Amino acid sequence: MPAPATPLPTTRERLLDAFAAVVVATGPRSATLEAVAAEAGVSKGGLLYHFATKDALVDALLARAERVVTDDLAAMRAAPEGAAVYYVRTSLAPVDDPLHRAMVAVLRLAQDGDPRAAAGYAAAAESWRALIEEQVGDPALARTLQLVGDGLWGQASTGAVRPALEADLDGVLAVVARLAPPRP
Amino acid sequence: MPAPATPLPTTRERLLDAFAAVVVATGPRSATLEAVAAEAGVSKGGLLYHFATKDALVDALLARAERVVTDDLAAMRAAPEGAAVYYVRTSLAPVDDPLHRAMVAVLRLAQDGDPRAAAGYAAAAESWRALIEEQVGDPALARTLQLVGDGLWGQASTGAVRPALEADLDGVLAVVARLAPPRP
DNA sequence: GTCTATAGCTCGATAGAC
DNA sequence: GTCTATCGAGCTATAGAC
Repeated sequence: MPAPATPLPTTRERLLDAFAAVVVATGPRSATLEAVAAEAGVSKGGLLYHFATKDALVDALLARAERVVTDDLAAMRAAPEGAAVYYVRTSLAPVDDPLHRAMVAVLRLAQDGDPRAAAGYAAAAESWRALIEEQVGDPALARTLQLVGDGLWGQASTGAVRPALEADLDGVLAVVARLAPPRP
Repeated sequence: MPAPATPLPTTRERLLDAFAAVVVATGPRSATLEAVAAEAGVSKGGLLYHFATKDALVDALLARAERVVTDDLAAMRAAPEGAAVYYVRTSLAPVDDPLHRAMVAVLRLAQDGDPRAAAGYAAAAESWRALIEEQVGDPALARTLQLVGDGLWGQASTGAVRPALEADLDGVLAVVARLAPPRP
């Protein structure tokens, strides 16, 4: 009785996907219960059966994002290009998979003022910073390189400047790589 | 009949100050007409006499921010430390004066998804980028340095990490100064 | 020029049918 | 487990007194 390679997503998981997708696409403000339910293809009542309150929806997203961050840290640590280049490069990566979207959605909620999201994001940011510092040695340089990635993310999220950033990405990565050479 | 050094701010100007202050302090979401009116010490009806719609309030803020950006570009061009260091340093500066607040408020509105704010901010960002590139020569390095400032702003706006950033600011500025030496 | 009162809308959440 | 119907709160905007 072999398990399927990709188990059918439960409605609960689809609702979480939809919540993250709407937050990332149109901002936390537009992520109403009705919009999320519509994105997932259910009614508002159907959503509220799985998540009794909107806070419950946020909590579940935070939990999912925490798992994603753990995985991302492992990938960052193992990246041959080095943690700094990995961090900057992935900061502009398209958010096409639901897991990555969860992480990005948390950041948007944090920017919108949600205190739990802000705390969760701050903890993740500190983990990323510590890993970059571990590889580049100098704390100030590590912080600076992390800020390049953070800037990339923040600017891209406004939308209007994303094309220009994508055009400059290779050049920026070259500057970052010069400052934080890949490990031998 | 000499003009006073600091003319008494009109109610209209005070309302604009209040709008920017509330947006910066608690986010665009909390900047309701009532909150803005209370901050300015008038009633909602009083506000709506000066700004018939909320969009009119946003438009006036955008116009004010545009003037502030022009002034900032002049200061940035004249800064002895160089445009890049100036840009990064002022990205974390406390927003204690009403004019600077207007600029920051527009950025928050842009992040919140307001298309006019996003367009206005994109134009300003391009002006800043061009000026940094003019001084450092290399476009990729210019973009990278600008992103350090952008990251600083974005991270500080989430609140939770601001103290850590302030502690690292001098180190970050040293890294930036090394990459973009002050002009002779 | 500033106020109160309220209309009209949207949101989150509840109740109850199926 | 999912639906429709509806309530109460909070928001923008209007109407009209002062």
